[in-house]
Amino acid sequence: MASSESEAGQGVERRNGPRARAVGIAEVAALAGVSIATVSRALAIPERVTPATRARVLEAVRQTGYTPNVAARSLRARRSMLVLVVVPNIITPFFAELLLGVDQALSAEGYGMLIGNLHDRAEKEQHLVDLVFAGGADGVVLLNGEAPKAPTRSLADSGVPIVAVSSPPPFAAPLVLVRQREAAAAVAEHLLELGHRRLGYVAGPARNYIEHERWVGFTARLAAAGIAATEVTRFSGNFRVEAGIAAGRRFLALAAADRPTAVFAISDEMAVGFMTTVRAAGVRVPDDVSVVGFDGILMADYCQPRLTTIRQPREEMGRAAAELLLRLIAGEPIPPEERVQRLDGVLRLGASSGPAPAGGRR
Amino acid sequence: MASSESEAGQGVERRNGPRARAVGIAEVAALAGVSIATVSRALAIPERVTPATRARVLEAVRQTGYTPNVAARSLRARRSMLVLVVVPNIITPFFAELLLGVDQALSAEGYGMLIGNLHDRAEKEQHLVDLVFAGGADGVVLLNGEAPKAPTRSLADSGVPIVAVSSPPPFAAPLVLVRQREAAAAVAEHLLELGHRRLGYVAGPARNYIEHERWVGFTARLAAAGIAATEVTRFSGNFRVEAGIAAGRRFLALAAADRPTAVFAISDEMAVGFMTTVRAAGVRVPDDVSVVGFDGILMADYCQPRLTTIRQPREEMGRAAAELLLRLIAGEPIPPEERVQRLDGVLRLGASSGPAPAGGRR
DNA sequence: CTGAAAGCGCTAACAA
DNA sequence: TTGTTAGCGCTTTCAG
Repeated sequence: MASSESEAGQGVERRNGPRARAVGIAEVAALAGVSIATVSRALAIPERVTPATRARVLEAVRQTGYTPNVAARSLRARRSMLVLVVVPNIITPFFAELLLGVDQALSAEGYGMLIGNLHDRAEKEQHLVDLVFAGGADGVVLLNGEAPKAPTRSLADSGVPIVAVSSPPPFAAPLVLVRQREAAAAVAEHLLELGHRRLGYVAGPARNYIEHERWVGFTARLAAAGIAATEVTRFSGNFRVEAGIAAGRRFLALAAADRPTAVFAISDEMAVGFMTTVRAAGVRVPDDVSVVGFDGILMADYCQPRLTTIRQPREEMGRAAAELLLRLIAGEPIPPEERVQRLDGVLRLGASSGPAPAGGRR
Repeated sequence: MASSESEAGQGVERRNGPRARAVGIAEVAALAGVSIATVSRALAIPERVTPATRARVLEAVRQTGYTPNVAARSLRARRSMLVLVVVPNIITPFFAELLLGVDQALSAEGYGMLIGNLHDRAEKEQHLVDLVFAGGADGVVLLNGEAPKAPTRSLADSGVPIVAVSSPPPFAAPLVLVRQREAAAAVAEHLLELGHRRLGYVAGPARNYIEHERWVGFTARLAAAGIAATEVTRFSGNFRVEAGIAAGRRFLALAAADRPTAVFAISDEMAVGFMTTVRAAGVRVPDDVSVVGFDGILMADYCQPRLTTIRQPREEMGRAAAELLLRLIAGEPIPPEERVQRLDGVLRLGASSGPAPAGGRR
C-alpha cells in the first residue's frame, strides 16, 4: 500500500501570521449592488428586505462564500454564542455522556461548547475565570459544582449566567441534580432486603457534597433498619478506580469475620476496582461479598460480574442544565421552583449483589 | 440537613439581553490618568512603558478588575485563540484521553478548546465548517480523521491550519498516527506464538482507514506464517461494544470445530463485548478462545479476564497533534518529515490470551 | 515614552 | 425598503 506520507503534504505552506484574507460583507454588497446594511439585514432579518433584494444578496453570498465574522459579530452583539463547560476531570468516563447532553442542547440553539478542564489547578482556573470576565462565554455550566477559582474574584460576579450540575457550587446558582439520598437509600434498601447487616462503604473525598449526600442517604436507611452509621466499615476513596483497588486491599486485610458482607462503593469505577481486587484474591462476588456501585457507566455493564448500580441519567442531566442555561442567557426569568431540577437515579440490578452469606448476620 | 434549595436562589435576577456592563479599557485609563493606548501597551508590551506608568496602570487594572474583551481583541488581532477539536463521537471512552492531551498542549499556550461533536451529522457539520470560515477558530484538530462536511466547501479551503489524528482526512493535512500495521502484526505474532492457527477478527466499519490498516498488518503477519487472509473468520463490527456482542453471538452460532481459537477485535470495546458474550454462554477465555483487543482503554484493565490489547498512547497523540497545530498557527514552517508523526502502540499482555487448545491446530 | 486616531467587520439607529 | 453612519473595545501605526 502506498504510504500515507504522500497524503500529508499540504499543497501550500501557510504564511506567517493571521489567516488568509476572508471575504467580507463589503464584497458581497458590491457584488449584489446593495449596501452592506442590506446584506446584513437580508441575512439576519430576511422579512425586512424585498424578496428580489434578498435573492440577489443570497446569490452574492453563495458566489463569494461569505460567512459573517464571528469576532465582529460578538463584539457588536456583545455575545459570543459560546458556553463554557467546566469539567473537574475530562477523562472520567462519567462526564462524557454529560457532555453529550450539554452539547445536544447547545448546538440545537447554535451555541458552541468550550471545555474547561480543571485537571491541573491554579493558573488554569484563573484563566477560565478571566475568559468569562472577558466576555468569552455567554454562560457557564459547572459539572459536579466545581467552580474555577481566581484569587481576586468569583465567577459568580461575572454577571454571566451559571448553572451547576450534580452539586452546588460555592455560590448560589440554578442547579440540576440527582436525588442522591434517595438513590443511596435504594442501595441500602436493596442490600437490606438481601439480608445484609454488616456493610461496607467506599467513600468519596472528604467534605465532598456528593459523598455527603450518598452517605447520609445510605446510613439513614440503615438506621431505619437498626444499623448505626458507626457500624458501617468505611473505606476512604475519591471516585477513581485506584481508590477502589486500595479499598479492596484494605478489605482483604480484614479478618474474614470482620469483613462486611456487602460493600457500597459510591462510584462504579471504585466498585469495579474493588471487585477486581478482591476477586483476584479469591473472594467470590456476590457469594462472599456483594458489591454495588453508583453511576451506571459503560464499564459497569461489562465487568464481571455485571455490577449492580445506580444509573444516573447523565445525558438528561447535561441537557437539562444546558437548556436551563440557555433560558437564563436569553434573559428569561426562571421561576424559583425551576431553579433546582431534580432527576432520579435508578437502581439497576446486576449480578454483583446477592443474598448475604449464611453466617452473615452477626 | 437543610435542603440545598436554599442555596439555589440567585440573589439577583438577571436582566434581559446582554451582559451586565463590564469595565472597559477607558475606565482603567481614566483611573490611571493615561491614554487607553498606554493601558493597552502596559498590558501587552510592558517593556515599552515606564515602570512607573506600568505600575499605575496595573494598579488601576487591579482596582477595576479589568479584563480585555476577547471579541474586540479577536476582531483586531484576527485570531480567536480557540482551536476546534472535531470528535466523531464524544462518548467513546477512547477520545477522552486524546482530548486531555490536546487540552494540555492548548491551554499551555493560552488557547481554548472548542468541541465539535459529529454525533448527529448534517447541519451540525455544516455549522462547524461555517464556524471555521467565520474565523471562530484558529486551527482544527480532526480526531480519527473525521472531517465535517459542508455541501459547498471543504474545511481545507478555510485557510485555517488543520491537523488530523489517527487517520488521514479526505484532504491533505499534517497527521499524527499510530503505527497500526505494526501493532496489528504484533497481535498476530503474539497469537501465533501461542500456537493459534484458526483465527477470528472483529472488524471495523467497511472502508475505514484504521480498519484497513489493522487488517493489513494482521493478515500480513499471518501470511508470513502460512495462514491466508481468507482463512480468518471475519466478524463485522464498528468499534462499539454492541458490535462485539453481535460478533460473540455469531461466534457461538458456529460449530465448535469451526470456531477460531483466538479472536482479534480491533477495539477494546468490541473485545469486551465479545468476551462477555461468549463467556456468558460457557465458553472459557482464554482456554477455549483467546481474545485480544486494541486501544488500551480503562475498561480493558477491569474486565474479566484482563484484556490483552494494544495500548495506544492517546494522551501523547493528542498532545503531539495540538503542538503541531500550534506551530502551524504560529506560522512556523513544518519540515516535510514532521508532517507525519508516528507513534507506537504497545502490546499489553492480559489474561485473555493463552495457548491454543490442544485440538486447536488443524 | 505617550497620545491621537484609524480601523478590525459587523449591526442598529436614524434618515431618506 | 434601503442607505448612511456611528460605534462595539481593542491594538497599532504615526506623531509628538
